[in-house]
Amino acid sequence: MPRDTLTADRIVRAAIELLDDEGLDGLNMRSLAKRLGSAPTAVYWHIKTRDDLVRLAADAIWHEVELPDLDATDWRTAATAHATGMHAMLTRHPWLGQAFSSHLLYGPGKARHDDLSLALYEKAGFAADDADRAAATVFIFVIGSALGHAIELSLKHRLSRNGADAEQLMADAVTRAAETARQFPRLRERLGTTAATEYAAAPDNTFTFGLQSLLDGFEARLAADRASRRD
Amino acid sequence: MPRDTLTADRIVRAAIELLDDEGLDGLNMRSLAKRLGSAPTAVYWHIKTRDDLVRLAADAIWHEVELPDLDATDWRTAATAHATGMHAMLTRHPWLGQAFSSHLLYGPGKARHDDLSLALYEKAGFAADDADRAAATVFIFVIGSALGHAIELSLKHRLSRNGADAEQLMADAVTRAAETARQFPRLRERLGTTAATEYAAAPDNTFTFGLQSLLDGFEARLAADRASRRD
DNA sequence: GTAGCTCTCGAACAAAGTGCAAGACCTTTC
DNA sequence: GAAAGGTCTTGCACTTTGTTCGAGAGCTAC
Repeated sequence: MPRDTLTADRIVRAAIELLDDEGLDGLNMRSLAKRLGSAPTAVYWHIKTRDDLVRLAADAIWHEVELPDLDATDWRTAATAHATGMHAMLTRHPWLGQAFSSHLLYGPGKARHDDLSLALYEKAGFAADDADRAAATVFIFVIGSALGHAIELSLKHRLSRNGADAEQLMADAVTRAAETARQFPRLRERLGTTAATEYAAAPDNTFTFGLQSLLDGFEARLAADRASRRD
Repeated sequence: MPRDTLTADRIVRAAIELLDDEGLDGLNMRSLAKRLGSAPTAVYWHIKTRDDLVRLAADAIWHEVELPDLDATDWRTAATAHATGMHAMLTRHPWLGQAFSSHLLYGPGKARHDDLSLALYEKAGFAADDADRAAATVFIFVIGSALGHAIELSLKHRLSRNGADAEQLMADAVTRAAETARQFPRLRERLGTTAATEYAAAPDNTFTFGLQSLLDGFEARLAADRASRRD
């Protein structure tokens, strides 16, 4: 009957599609199986548990991000390119942030980028331990930036599960949030400006602003280090 | 029979304890009820849904963070104090990061701090929209810094549910991660140094490093703005 | 004491992860 | 070409967990 059989690879790809569509808790074995055209339990022959599937999916998408060439450009250009690439990837797969906060994600896909990050910040002039910290800081900021997008998806799916109108419930939640915000002068001031809640719809250029501020901060620290070493 | 009845407040406090102990997915209505000494369904008279409970708990803990006095100190001291206070709170309640990535968290507790943040960065010299971005950037970084702690708790609880030895399984996972890391020069170099995986056990001073870098970056940007305005 | 409100409880349902054993399909070997 | 054994799929069933519902217990006001 089955002309083409399941493979771990096909399952992971389908899982990524599902995760993109419905967020981390939209991924369940029954709807995954439906997407694959198989029985829910067929998946278990190829993949041990749902957690493993999440880990595999989370590592696979790292390959979408290009590694910048450290020899071709200065470190700052490379750092901007790398962080921006990660940010773009996370915008396509916002569930990675959710997965990151509940699963232990290791694997070659991410390790490759970790290694490059370290090389990058060592080239910038940081000592090994400070390069660690710089890389971790940028990583944390990039992951955190994507969390807002994750909520929208996750929430939309969760709300519509109960049959209710997700848009309506979402709008209600935003209205209630606005009411709370109205009681604080600076938040009230911004109610018209910012589309939804403070963080969920944070303007896109918050990412650029934050990243450039971070890199400015790194440069300042490097300059200070050089100055103190010269004494 | 019930000499002292349940209240929403008591439930929220118990929920926070449970969340602190076992992470976001350790909070389930049955073990919450056990902690309260009541039937699982008794809670529903006071709180609509589990999601609501998470929202209430997530907002309540914001009151643990002290608001710095903006008139008493310069902005940078205030910003450091505020971010450090948030970081300390998140270390006590690491599940907030997880909750943040799957629930729409609004409420007076957080709004109070959002408002103060905006005031702080406006006082530093940022225009309204840049103050927004600065506040969001710091918030993202602080939340992200706590995600590592959340995983440990979450994972420990999830692994031990199946009866197995959580410590052992955790150690296995770390070993596998180390094996992956060994294939990359800069990661291999650090294998002895860093305790566990790259991010989970990120040294505590990564937070300080990142925060100070960010604030340095803000100062640089403010100085540049002032310079360009003087022309 | 009795009506009505507040609150608790137990039974029960639905969604979802997953183990198990039976079987279907495919490849290899004689 | 048939038997054997590995590869893969499936249906059944069990468990955990959120949640609904209706019955009832306790308390308060008259």
